[in-house]
Amino acid sequence: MSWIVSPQDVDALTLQSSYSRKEKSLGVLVSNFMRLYNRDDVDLFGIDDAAAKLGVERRRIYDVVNILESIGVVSRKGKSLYSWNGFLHIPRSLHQLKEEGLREGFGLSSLCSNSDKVSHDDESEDSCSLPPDNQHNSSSLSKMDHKKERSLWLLSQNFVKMFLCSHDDLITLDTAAKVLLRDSQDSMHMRTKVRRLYDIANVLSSMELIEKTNLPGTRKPAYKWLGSKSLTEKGARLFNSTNESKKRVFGTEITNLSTKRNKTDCSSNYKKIGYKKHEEEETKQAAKSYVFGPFSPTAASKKNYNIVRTNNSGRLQDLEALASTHKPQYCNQDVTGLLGHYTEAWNKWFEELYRK
DNA sequence: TACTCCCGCCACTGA
DNA sequence: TCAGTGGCGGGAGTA
Repeated sequence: MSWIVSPQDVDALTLQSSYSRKEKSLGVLVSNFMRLYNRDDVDLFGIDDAAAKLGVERRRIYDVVNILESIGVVSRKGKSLYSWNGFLHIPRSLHQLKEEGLREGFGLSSLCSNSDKVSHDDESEDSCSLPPDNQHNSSSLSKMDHKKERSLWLLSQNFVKMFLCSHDDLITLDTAAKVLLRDSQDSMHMRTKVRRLYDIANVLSSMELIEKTNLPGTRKPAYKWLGSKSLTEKGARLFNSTNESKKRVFGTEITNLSTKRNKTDCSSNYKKIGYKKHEEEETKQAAKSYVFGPFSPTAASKKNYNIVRTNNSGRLQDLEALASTHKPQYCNQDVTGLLGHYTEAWNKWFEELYRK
């Protein structure tokens, strides 16, 4: 699916006032969130600011920042205040999560992936790997501990740990929920956990850390880990190709299904050349190359701009002319405001680059 | 019909 | 007391 507004869509969007669930998905929200804050000049941001600029309720921003915080992209600084760390922190966070996951026993078994093929309520719970949610005696936990245990932040971290530490290529949400609910196979708890995992999976998919696919030979949806290497690969594709049409933009279906799972590469590389040095190289490369959708953040776009300009010098004028011609009017004032914000940022970006 | 996941209620926390 | 936070599940949209 693609919710990037093209000129052809403008008229349709103007006329179309009906509700569309997809336009409000957490994945789209995260994508917009990235475009808004993944910039050099952004250090801190507020919940209210994000909610207003993105035209969503605060509640949804909490969902997003909780998941982003779990992989180190943002960190909480105070009431309604977060710092933007950016993608430089993702490799480090993933490394830490993997180490934690191995310590906590995420890699002990195959995450019950076979249970998707044969799933029964009376299935032996011992066949699953250690569920971090329920490592402690529940009676010894305070209410606060219980709440933290069930937080989206922790759930997201544990979900990522499963990918980083298990030997399974594919993980279904059912499997993940079962592992995280080892001591409770109650169907209602399962449903709730799966709902949350859908939220997390949407965010991680939007960031292309994971990819939605199917279990082999079935239509059962499952998720495949792409990891930080996908950031680098994406950058390599971008710099090695001057053909813009080959770039995948957010929202389009992934066609490159041969992408190798890289979690083992990640750890082995750390061992080979030393984590610190590798981390710096990887983070630099990832930061230089990562691009989100059509509204590229300035940090990642400076090099891209040169490529585009060299090969398509006339294209910039075309785009600017197109932008000034098409000014969509939306029924929703929030959308209009958000679009105005993007337009302003886009214009400033071009002005600055032209000056340079 | 099963899957997906938005939406907002409401409990909890801390100032 | 109240604003901030976020777990939770109903139920609507989608495939």
